[in-house]
Amino acid sequence: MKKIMIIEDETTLRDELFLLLQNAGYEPIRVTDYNNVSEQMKAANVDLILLDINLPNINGEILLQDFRKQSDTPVIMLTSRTNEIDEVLSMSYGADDYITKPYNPTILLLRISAVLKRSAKVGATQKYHDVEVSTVKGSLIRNGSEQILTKNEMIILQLMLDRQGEIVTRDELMTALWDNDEFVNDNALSVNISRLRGKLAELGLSEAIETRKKQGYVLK
Amino acid sequence: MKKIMIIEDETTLRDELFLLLQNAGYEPIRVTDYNNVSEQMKAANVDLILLDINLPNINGEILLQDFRKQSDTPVIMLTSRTNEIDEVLSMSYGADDYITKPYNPTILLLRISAVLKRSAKVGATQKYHDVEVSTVKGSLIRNGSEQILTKNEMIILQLMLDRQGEIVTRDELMTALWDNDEFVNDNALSVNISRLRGKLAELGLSEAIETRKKQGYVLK
DNA sequence: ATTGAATATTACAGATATGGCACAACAGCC
DNA sequence: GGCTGTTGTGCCATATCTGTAATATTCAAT
Repeated sequence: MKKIMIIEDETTLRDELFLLLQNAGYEPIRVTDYNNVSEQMKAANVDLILLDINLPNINGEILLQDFRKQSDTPVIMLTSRTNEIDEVLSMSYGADDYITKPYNPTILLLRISAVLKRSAKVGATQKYHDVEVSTVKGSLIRNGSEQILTKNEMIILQLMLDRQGEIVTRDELMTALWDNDEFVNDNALSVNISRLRGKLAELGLSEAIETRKKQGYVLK
Repeated sequence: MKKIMIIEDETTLRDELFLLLQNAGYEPIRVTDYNNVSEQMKAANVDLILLDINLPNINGEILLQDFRKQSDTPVIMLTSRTNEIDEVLSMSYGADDYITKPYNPTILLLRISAVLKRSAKVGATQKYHDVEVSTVKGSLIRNGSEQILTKNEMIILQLMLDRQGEIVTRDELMTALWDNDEFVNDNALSVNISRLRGKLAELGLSEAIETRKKQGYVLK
């Protein structure tokens, strides 16, 4: 189920949106504390963010611009009809779409699904909890810090992500990494795992890969 | 002056659009014969097409889908508010944007200019942060200093700009640069990259192209 | 608790992918 | 024809990746 974060200070609207999204089968999350919006955006593990451009004491565009440095999570800006020029500006600050108030519920839902589809198509960057895994960029991002992965590390991570929580055997990893005819020391895998773990640890995910002796590894 | 083709059967609307675009400094072209719309779209040398989704006896989406196989000319779909579901569909058929009737003239113009800007890539000068890239002149400008790029350097830069931050493989670059039958030393690419890097460095962008061994290059 | 196999870790080294330079071929232009 | 600029080649330098080997650590079964 797709999680959508709502950042909107008008309570009536916010609750309206919440219900609308909930009925449409999404999992909406309301933000109520506007003092650390930026932190909440970065920390949240959501699939899409609805961001009001006019928040108390906060400039939505700056917020967005800042956020974009750390995440590719799609953002739809909510703008008031009065200053339509915002729309174009928002787009150049990295918004994926914008919607003017008052919202037409149908349109809103259509756009949300369009943006989600588009960002899924890019598919290259997946989000798992608060970690962004980008195959296209070949990197891992978590609260601002980035780790570049090598080819082997990416292969391992990719396989384990596809089967999150499940046991992946060493054999499976080895066949994913090397052709049958390549003669590789059995320990090579351990080394590669170790290197990946090192980079995960740099992001504060030191316990992410768990080893199950005689069975394989589990990614959490 | 940008040419915009209007494909809309409601005469009132069509003429309204014509005037609006003309006043905004575009060169609008009205299509009046709806029997061979497809041919006209393909034949016309325009910068953008406004395409009504509901034409007599023609399915605008199929039309678009077909057109996309032959051209990258941006298309903005015009949809009637009643069947809004069309909007999402159009996007997946390759539309660059969509606008619901009745149009808000300001919005319409903003979207047109946004789409044109996006597609301006081919031929005009694009801006990326503080760097100006002129495809026509084949040059790069940053705070006053200018670097002339050769054809190959431009091809490389263009491809990498389209996929900023993403890994572009050597293979992709090679196919962009040379025909399959041309036999080029594998090192030729390295040399061209190196030359481009040299010119970027002259503009103070020495670290712009990052190499990811065994994977490709990333432009930052 | 002990033990031994499985896995981790580290430093090292080799492979190899890529970089850079000089030169030559070639094309366009006056 | 000579000049200029572009581009590919060959050769060697270099840096990154990645496997190896030696060593340490873990863990489950005894």
